[in-house]
Amino acid sequence: MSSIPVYDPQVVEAAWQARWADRHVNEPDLDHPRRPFYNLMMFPYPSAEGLHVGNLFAFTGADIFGRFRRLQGFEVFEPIGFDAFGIHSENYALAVGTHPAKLIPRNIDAFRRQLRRFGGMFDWRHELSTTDPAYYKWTQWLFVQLFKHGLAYRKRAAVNWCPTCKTVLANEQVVNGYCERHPDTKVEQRFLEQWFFGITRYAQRLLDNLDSLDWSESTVTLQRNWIGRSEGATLVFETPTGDSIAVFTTRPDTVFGATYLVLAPEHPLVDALTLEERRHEVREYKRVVQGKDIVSRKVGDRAKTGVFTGTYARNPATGESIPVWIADYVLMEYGTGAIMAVPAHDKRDFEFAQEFDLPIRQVVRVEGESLPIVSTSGTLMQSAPFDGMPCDRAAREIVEWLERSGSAHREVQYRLHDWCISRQRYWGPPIPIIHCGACGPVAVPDEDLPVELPFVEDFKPDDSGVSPLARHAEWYHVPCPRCGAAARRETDVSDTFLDSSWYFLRYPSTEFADRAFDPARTATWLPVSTYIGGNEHAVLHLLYSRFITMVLHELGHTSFEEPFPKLRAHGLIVKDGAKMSKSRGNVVVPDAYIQQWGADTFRMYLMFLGPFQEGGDFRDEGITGIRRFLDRVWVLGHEAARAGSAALPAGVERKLHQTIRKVTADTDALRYNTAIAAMMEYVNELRSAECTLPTAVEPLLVMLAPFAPHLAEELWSAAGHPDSIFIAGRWPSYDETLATAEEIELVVQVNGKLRARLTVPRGLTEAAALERARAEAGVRKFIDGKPVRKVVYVPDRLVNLVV
RNA sequence: GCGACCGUGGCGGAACUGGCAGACGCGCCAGCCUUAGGAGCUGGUGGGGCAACCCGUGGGGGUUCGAGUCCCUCCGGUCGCACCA
Repeated sequence: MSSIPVYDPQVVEAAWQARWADRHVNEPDLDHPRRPFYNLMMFPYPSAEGLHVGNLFAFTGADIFGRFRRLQGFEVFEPIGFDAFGIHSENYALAVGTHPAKLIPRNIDAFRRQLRRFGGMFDWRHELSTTDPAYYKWTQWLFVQLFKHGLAYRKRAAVNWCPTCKTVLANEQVVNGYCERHPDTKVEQRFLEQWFFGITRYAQRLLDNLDSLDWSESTVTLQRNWIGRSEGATLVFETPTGDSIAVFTTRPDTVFGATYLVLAPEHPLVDALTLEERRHEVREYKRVVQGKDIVSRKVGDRAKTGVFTGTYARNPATGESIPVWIADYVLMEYGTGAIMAVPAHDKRDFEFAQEFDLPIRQVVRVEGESLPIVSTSGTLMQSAPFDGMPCDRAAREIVEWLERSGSAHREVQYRLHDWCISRQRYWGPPIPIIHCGACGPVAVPDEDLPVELPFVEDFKPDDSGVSPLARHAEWYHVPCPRCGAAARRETDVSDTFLDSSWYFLRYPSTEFADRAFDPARTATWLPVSTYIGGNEHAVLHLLYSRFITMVLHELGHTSFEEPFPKLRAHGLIVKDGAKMSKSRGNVVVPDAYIQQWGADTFRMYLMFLGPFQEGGDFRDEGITGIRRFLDRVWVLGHEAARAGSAALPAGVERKLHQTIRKVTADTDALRYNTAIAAMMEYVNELRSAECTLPTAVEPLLVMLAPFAPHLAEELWSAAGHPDSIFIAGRWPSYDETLATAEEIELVVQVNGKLRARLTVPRGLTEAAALERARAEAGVRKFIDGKPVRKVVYVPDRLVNLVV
């Protein structure tokens, strides 16, 4: 008997990767697919460190799903690209002293090599990078679309400023009030003109549509919380000077307990309301608050601070005059920037009132609870005509009552803010606006797009708070496109989240230079069939993509409103119980593992670590188990290639059909770990039955192909199939009756305790089962001499005798 | 503080609508083969007991003929939000 070749993954994998490329195996017909399936995974940010295990875990899981659909007869489009703009690349470039325009292509090359090596089914014809002018031309076009429809606007907003970095920081880059890169530098607050997208106008629609999406529940919850809808009322408090202070509250039922008002220090009425003798103190307080960065103001010490303005306002319910304070625990960006303080029924107001000795008046009674009572399950007291009324009803009636005097109306507020897309940095697509003294901000005409990011050798930000682009004089000064007068370019670049908010629209249309996305291609391939990615993008990326798609739909560019009808979040791969991160030094690089074990083994090992949607802890101890399994399949496959044909032994046939049933269901539900376990069980069965028949082995090869594509191809080819398994292979189907054993094991319990197991034919009647059970010695021992009070019979499962 | 999820052998993890707890794999033990093996093969492997049996899914309580699964409560962990009025 001729010997079976040694399994050398390096050779097999290189050969098949070359063949896939030569034969265009992974390139579907984009214009006339029979059954299109758009398999999308979140594109990576090409860091200098290369692809790590976490990326590969995500890509493998998504790739398995695409290959599975392919074997089920779909034409699968599985594109990949690079999210290569952004502050992360820029900071790294600054740190190593290399220009990002040189660094990024290098990183992308490395990523591309790694992505080919792991065996993803990528259609490389449609690769894209957000830094490519051919791509960001359309990112800018998108901005112009929003600008023209009033959805992009400018306003002054507070930002975090690091005096050492000389730049604006995102909130997540501020650690306890200090810069993440400079632990000794306190972050300051600056006010800058910024561009915003009006996403809040879509808050309700973004919230409502969540109900119709097939998404991981955890992701839906995160989005819902982020949008943060709350229902309440706006109440108006008049001041003696004739100013009205509007406050938003979710608890209008407690208005009789409102004993003072608090405005945010930045509130526009503060100066007007402050009495002369308080002016110095108020100004001083505002100055201190401004010195604090936004994050530490929200997160830092919770001791309440504030000052009295000297003014009193009239509580519209009681008619009483109550003092108006300012305090930084009230945020300008939420609601009206002012609150009515009800210390008896709000924890924060309670603390503040205690700190400054302000009156606390209880207006809600809840049995057995002491102040502050936050619960809404009580009834009113000390509230004139509403005493004794339950909170929810009182809330409605009080608003109606105050509405008659024009001092209240119902209101819905959202936590969601408008999307600030300005970055005062270099490495991003310039915002396509020209500022003209006469015309104001004017959009760059479409025919002049893209506004290319000029090469600026010294891209380091300075203290001015203005993007380095402003230093490039010939780029900066341009004539106004409308009136021709001397004008200047907008120097802010846009947020990376804008780059990634539409990349899935671009993929099928990358070859078209004259349109962002081709209408026919888009109609054929979108919305995305399945989107798989990490929950770290549960909020921003996914919300922004939904918003952009919604706007494009409204402007008539797409027929659909939601880009990702089906989304699955994968889990996180951790190392030693901690998230992998450079600072911890526990990042696992996959290359060495792939070198040693092969991509197929590594792919399967990652998937076998735990449930795909939950992630797992990376240890390399178990990898030999997967390799042993693939070695056995390798031998089986070669043996099958030379075996004759015969009927399958009954046991093997049943196990085969059971395995197909389980692997199909599990793979479809992304339960890859149990799908792999089922295939292992099947191989164990084949080996103990010494069965190497092609009819037993070939279905296994097809089921294994999504997981270990190279090995499956090699064995499929060894079996004499000239075409790729992904072209010629068909996902096996199973026969329910063959998968069902005709004999089953019936469990006999006495008082719920296992006492015997019987092998009986399927579908036994209760009477027959009972008779068999009673005859069993191990059962009789426990029931003899006692009357059987009750019998529970679950057909084909168990019989339980209660004595 | 609020919200979501989770807690099962030495380890990673299985267990459909409540119905044989521990699938599959790692590790470990024994045996075979070998000059040798960190290779391969066979068998075993939750704990206690010679055994019949008993005990076991973070702790306590409950519902049920029957609970890893449902309910209450406490403890521990992960993630998200975090003074959002």
